[in-house]
Amino acid sequence: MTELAPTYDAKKYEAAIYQRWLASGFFNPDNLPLPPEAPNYTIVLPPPNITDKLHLGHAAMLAIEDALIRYHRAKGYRTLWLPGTDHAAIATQNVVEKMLYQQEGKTRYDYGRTEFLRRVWEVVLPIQTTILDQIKKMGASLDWSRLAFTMDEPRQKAVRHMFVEMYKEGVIYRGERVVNWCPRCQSTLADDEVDYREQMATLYTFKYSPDFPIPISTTRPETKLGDTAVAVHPQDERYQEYIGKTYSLDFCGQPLTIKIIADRSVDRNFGTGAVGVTPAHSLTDWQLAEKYNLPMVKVIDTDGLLGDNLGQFSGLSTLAARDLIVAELKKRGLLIKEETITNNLSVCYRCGTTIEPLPSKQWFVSVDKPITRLGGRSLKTAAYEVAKTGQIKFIPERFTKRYLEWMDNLHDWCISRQIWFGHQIPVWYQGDEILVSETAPTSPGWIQDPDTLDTWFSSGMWTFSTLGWPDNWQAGHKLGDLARFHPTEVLETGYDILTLWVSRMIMMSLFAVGEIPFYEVYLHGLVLDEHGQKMSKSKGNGLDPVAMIELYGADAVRLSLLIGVTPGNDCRLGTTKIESCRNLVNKLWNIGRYILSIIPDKAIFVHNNLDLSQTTLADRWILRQFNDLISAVSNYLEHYEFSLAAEALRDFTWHDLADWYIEISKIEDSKEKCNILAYILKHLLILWQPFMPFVTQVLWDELGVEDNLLIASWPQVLKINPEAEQEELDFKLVQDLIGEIRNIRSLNHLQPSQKMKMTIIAGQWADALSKEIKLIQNLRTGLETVTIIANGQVPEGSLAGAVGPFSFYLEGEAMSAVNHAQLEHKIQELTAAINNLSRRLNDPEFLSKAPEHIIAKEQTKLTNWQAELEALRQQLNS
RNA sequence: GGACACAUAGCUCAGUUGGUUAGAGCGUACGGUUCACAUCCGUAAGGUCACAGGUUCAAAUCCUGUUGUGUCCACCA
Repeated sequence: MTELAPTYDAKKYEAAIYQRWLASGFFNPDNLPLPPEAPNYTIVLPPPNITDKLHLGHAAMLAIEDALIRYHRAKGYRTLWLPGTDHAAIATQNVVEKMLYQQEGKTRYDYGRTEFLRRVWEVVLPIQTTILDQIKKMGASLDWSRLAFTMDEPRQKAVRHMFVEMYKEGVIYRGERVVNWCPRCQSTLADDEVDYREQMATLYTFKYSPDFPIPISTTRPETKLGDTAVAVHPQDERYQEYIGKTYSLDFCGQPLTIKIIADRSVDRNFGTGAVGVTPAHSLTDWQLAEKYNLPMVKVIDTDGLLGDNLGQFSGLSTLAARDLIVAELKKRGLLIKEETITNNLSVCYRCGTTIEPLPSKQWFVSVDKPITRLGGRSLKTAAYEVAKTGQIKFIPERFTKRYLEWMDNLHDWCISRQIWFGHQIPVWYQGDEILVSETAPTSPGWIQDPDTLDTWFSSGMWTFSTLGWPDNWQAGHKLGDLARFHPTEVLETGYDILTLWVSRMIMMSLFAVGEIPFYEVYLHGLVLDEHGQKMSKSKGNGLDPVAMIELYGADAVRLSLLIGVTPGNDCRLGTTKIESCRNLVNKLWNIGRYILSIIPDKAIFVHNNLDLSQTTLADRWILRQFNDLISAVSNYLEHYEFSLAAEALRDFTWHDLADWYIEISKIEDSKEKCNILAYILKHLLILWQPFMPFVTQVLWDELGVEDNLLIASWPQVLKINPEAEQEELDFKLVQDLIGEIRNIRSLNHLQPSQKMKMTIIAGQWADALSKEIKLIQNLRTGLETVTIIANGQVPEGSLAGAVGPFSFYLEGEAMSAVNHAQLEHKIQELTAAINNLSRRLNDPEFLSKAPEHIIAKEQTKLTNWQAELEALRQQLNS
């Protein structure tokens, strides 16, 4: 009847299925057949950088988001998942510069701005195409009609508009400040783009000159050429007499003017307790200088070299100048002490070059300026409040604290970068005149600011720039897509960019549209290799998601990134895990194949009428299990517990359904069973779809149902048998009984041909159990006859056993002795457990304080255990 | 220096608000199996839940401290 192969071949189906999904149009919320009042559900895809093809971290992101999207689509939401990519300004420029230098030995200055940018696009556009293709291979149900790019025309417009708006509000300003400067990238870096490397350094203690009273300590003597003050603690008795005095002195041949100031920030116990203040080359010193109105002397230039007018030091590198100064100090007898300490060296997070703090004219976003449209609050306070008050929730919750702490310490954000690839700042100069405008001035003579914007400036606008802002924002009102889909439901991203990206999105959304960009932030961890190492190209331990998809199928790759993973925690992934997920996919495949092969009439999939008048214990059991599954999976998905959802699905599918119910159906063959199997298969496919969309779609196509699986409704809990919520006999007991018989057969190495006769003493359950004789006899138990009696004695010397409240004994040929050691072990364990439990049940405090249902439960448990122990003892004696 | 997380079976990890004899996958051992699936089925072994206290009738779970591992933030002149 069906042509399905014994093993699922993902490659054979995936590409064609994706094309059909695209053709259906259901990735686009506008095409979903929904009533107008249907609620919206939006996720914007965190745009991957176009520097490189996707890695497994991206694959994890896609698996999680697509699971959310497909679940909500099935739930009847007007679901939008909006795709895009990020130009990743500095990262991209570095990658391309490096590549060009390796291939052609030229720097960007050799090409010039226009030609260099042309080269960047030449490199990057094919990568972008690859990325989009990879996303499709994962099966992501993104609305491609709304595809965006952080540097496409609409986003360029949005960025310029934002800049101008912020400038008009006075939030963006230009100012001179000490910034983190990378001499290699020739650009500023934001505070959080600076990495720290621990290193051993020499701390030099010396005096500037013989006539200067206070020795100071530093690891960077060369910057001392720019000192304009020495700071001490106000209460430091050693230096009281000098505070406020100014000295003119000669420092290694260079003139310095040093004022002695007092500030509480100085640590009395470090070094000599006195700090040489270098306003131009240290951020903290610069802040001191602002506070005490100190002059600033610049001694290091943008290439990291010592500047002019510094005599013998001019033009030297910082390291060479340091050596020379130390030599000079030694010569003059001013060097007091050299000691080795560990300290942190600031380096560029992109290229690892040592950062030079330099004063420079840059553009900033003020985080402290009160903003009228935010009710007088600053970006910082507004963005702080929305998290503090719970308007935005972080999952896991602990990240709220990290966010709040970061916000609390936030300084003005330097947004100008001295690189070429990116959004050029929309500011033009003509002499002293300055023009901030969305469009270039038409009159001649204006020169545009050569700098570009920090990449997070454009990605910070991602939730609303992708929904048509600023066109969809008129007179303080949202229109079109912006009105329909903003705020988005959830931002799903890696915890590593919580501060870099998430915080900026919140600030920019509050500024632009006066509302939060999303209600929830779900943060996933990193994907590590099998040994817990970060995957990286240089280590060669990275797994390529597309290669994995080709080997095991997209469904398996997706599952492996969801199972065993908890929010905010890193996870390890190796091929064995993907393989086991592939096996699960194949299991579902075969379940589908089998059920399809035994269904006499596929009409059941369409009309869906279940006749439940003639159900057996097993039927009701599996339907209840399935009901529980529906509730559990829904509940887990609502709470972002993907792993638990997938595990619940796996346990039901593999164990309850395949290992038990399908096997039962082979014995208790009936029309009801076919119908129940059909019902479960159909709805199970819907439940699995968020996790493994491809294989479920292939099987769905075999059902002969007209509706598309993409929009098939999430299953409802089925009413099974209202008058009997509680079964007389728990089916679990039947399963345990069968398991025990199998165990005995296995221990005795019995061949299937060796039949046994079994008698079960079932007490009050004798009648109910009698109905299940056929199952007990035939479910791979190898029993010739099964007799069930209510009361009786286990005959002396027979092979006996017990399960829960049942005792049983077996007779048969070729029965060898049972495993005594194992039995004794079991008896010992059970005895200990019984002793513990009876002690508790005799404890008056437990009886008076524990809730009644717990006590009752414990009591039944004790009775059952005691019966089981008795049976085990008889078995041992036989 | 500040903060956060983690420590549970050989390995990778679950364990929801305290309440069955602490679970799963992989691995291991034993047994089975051609009629949906060897990408299969059954059974078993294996854990002082890092350590020490405390709260409670009851702690892997809550509190305090200790040790170890990892991450983030700040940054030392």
